[in-house]
Amino acid sequence: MGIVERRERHKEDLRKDILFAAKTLFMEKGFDKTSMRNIAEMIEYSPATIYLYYKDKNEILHELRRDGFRELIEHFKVLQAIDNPFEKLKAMGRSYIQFALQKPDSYKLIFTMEEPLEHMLTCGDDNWVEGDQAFDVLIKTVSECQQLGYFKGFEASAMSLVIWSSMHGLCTLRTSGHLGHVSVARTAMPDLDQLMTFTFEAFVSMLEKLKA
Amino acid sequence: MGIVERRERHKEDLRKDILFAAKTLFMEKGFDKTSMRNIAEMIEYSPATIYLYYKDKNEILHELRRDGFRELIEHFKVLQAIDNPFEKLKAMGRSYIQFALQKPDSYKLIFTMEEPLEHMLTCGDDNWVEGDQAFDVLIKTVSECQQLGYFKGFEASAMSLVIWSSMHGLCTLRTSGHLGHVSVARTAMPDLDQLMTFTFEAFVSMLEKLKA
DNA sequence: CTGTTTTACTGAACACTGTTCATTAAAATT
DNA sequence: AATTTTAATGAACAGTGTTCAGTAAAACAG
Repeated sequence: MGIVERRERHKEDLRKDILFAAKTLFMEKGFDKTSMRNIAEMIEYSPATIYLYYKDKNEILHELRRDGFRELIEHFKVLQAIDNPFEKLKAMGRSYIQFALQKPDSYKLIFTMEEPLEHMLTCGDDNWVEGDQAFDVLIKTVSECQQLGYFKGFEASAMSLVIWSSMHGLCTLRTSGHLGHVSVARTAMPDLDQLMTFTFEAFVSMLEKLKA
Repeated sequence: MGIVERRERHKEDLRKDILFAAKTLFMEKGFDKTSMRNIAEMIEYSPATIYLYYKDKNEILHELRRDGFRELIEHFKVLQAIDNPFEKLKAMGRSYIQFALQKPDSYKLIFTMEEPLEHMLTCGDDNWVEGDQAFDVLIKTVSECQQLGYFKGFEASAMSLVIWSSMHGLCTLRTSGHLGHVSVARTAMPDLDQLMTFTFEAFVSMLEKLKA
């Protein structure tokens, strides 16, 4: 009978409503300044109801992180089509930065927020299986670049870490506001996105010069 | 008369006691999970007393950030003695990483925590005057390297940003735990500090190969 | 249609939070 | 000795995450 199905559907909807409301408020006011009562008010349910769908506030955050990570994986899918390894590497960097700029909240959730990271480590989450796979793709691409003559004499994993660090550093400096500060104070480039592209391209030129 | 002086001294001591207790607890349990009552209990005063010395909880955090920043500036002082620009540049990187590893809490306070960053931006803090000066030193050192034949054809500010990003990225990946994760999963280097040094040296080799 | 069970939900409470303010006790000054 | 200044606090307020007994309503059984 369809009744139980309809109810099941309704429950799933509510779960998603909670998630959506939470995400909206987290992004707007920050995680700590968003209360369960705020979320409850937005979905027009009692605060206690939320606990029928999520264990606690952290579980909501954790679920949002999972979603964000899925977005990132999805964002990277198009890269598979690129054959030339160095082109692929460049595209990976651009794509990474683009994601951090387009969805800074998801980026923060995945890479910098403390709470979800702790959850991940303590709960022995399977989430980073995918993260590791993404890093594997990076190592593999670097290796392929090496077969084309790039990065001779470098260890692929070290090179990969340098690349990831650079991209991640650039993105976090951006989202934290430090880039903006230095930008107005010390460079002739007021537009931050432009400055990031500019910096990224300088990094790419560096890599290009490392060809045998 | 010495009485008023003694009292003044006592007040300063108490201010520092509060700061010390706060720092200890913040590092131990995190900012959000440390309450004013916790701090009060540690210094054996009433919670209300703290408000005679600090406007609110954020002001304590902000003061700690200032201290941390001073530590960092102090940490960089020894670099002035180095004459060779490229040696200086390398030492700067090493020093930066060393600071992040030795005082991860101060590093977080300065570069990644949201609250103090906001305070900085809204209050138009003079703190980053020093930050900008530090970045200026980086740009200047890069320029001097260029006169020695390094980084030909690169803009000094772009190069500086690449370098800062790489160092910052490496440090944040480390303190956030991501490096640890990738480390055990994908590299043959279980010791994180070793992995960081290894990655740093790969980056330095990159820079070295950029000599004309 | 009636009685029973299951389900979805909530009001009220608990122990906490940051912060304020009238009040108090002590010290310094007159 | 009386008065003023100062330092410290207890109690309160409005808020927090979370729990749990209790309540309507929906689903089911006879």
